[in-house]
Amino acid sequence: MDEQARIMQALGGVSLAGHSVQGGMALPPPHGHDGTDDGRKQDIGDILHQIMTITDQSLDEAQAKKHGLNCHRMKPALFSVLCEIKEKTGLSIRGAQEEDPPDPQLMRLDNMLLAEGVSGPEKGGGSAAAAAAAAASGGASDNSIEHSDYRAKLTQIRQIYHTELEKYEQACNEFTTHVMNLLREQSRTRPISPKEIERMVGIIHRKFSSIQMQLKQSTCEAVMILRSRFLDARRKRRNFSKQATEILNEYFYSHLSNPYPSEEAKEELAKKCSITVSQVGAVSFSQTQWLVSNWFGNKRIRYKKNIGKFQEEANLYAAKTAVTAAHAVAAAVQNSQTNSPTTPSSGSSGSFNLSNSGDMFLSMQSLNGDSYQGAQVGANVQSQVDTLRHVISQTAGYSEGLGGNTMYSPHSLNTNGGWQDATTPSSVISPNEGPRSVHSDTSN
DNA sequence: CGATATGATTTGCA
DNA sequence: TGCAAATCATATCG
Repeated sequence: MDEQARIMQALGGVSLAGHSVQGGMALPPPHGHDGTDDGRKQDIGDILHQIMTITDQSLDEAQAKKHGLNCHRMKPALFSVLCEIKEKTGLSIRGAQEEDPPDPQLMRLDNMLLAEGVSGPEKGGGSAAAAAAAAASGGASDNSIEHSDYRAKLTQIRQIYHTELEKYEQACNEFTTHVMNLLREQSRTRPISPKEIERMVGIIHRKFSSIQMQLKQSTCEAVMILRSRFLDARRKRRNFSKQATEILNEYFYSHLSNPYPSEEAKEELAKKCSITVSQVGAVSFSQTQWLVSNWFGNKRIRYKKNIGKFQEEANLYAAKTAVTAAHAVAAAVQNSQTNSPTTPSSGSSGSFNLSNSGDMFLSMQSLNGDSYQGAQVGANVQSQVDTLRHVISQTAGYSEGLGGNTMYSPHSLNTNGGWQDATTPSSVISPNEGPRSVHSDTSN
């Protein structure tokens, strides 16, 4: 009420330029203090009438009047008054409904996207899918969930998510700028307070964030689907090819005293097996290395649990290894007949040489020993072993380690049921066998 | 179809 | 963090 009076007073005191300029509708002169109440009311009535009829005018006319209004010297004062009024009424209408708390659902979605590595830092290895949350450490995360397919798909989802998000953000910004410009433009002709602009921006942002939430929701769904599919695929058991099993077994039995392949050995084995393993299913290389770890873990535990059951297999592989070694060494000897007999076999150039590993001798001991029961090893194999024994005793000077009657397998395990610690080799192991790093693979 | 073999996962420990 | 042990789940065999 009070405000209205002020407006009217203001309007009354400003002969609206438009009217006077355009002629025809000149306002009555201000009455000042001399007029009666009736006269004043009449003025106000006139002004209101003019305002009301402004919409009836043609666009050009209105435009011209608007321009006239804008140019009027009293316009700023009048405008600020209008702004003030609007501000006050606007505030009272809105009340205190600002500052809505963060949407819990949105927070949940954000957290999940972060955990799944979709919205997090670029390479963060955030594929905390499945169980291995510990895989978060970057670098050589070969034991982590390293399914190439999964990663590829996740990256795809991630990319789509980010492009879409960016698109939305851009659109939001563009729209906001546009609206702000519009409002600013309009603010010259109608009272628009900064608060109002702010509020409008807030509304726009809310609208866009609801769209973003939809995007996040569908991204989450996609990740969940991918994850479940991936886990199913992983859980599914594949059977290694015979070749791969053979390679692994060979390594296992020829390193029976310490069947813990180093990272390099695992890599090597993985490489060797990957040819065959990859035939079973689409298995990336990094995964085969992880399969090797699995295999050795299973093998160790199962071997230890039932050594008797694996005896046959052990002997078989020992013989096989012996044959291979015999061939290799024989070939080497033949190739370098003139060499001194003490020269170590040069056939050990392979990355991990089964035939020359220290465990070979354990195998041979078992084959040669009294307690050997593997009747399935044929005489020809035995003769090969004998040849090998002979050759090796000449070439490497290991003769003192041969001829024992120890069964290698049980003795490779210590009393605790664990494998012999490489740092404390027992007498069973060839005296020449040093710590793990020395005896393994390419030594000799 | 049940038994067995074996690859994969989980859990707990040092 | 890597391993042992337990366990799960599936492929294969008889």
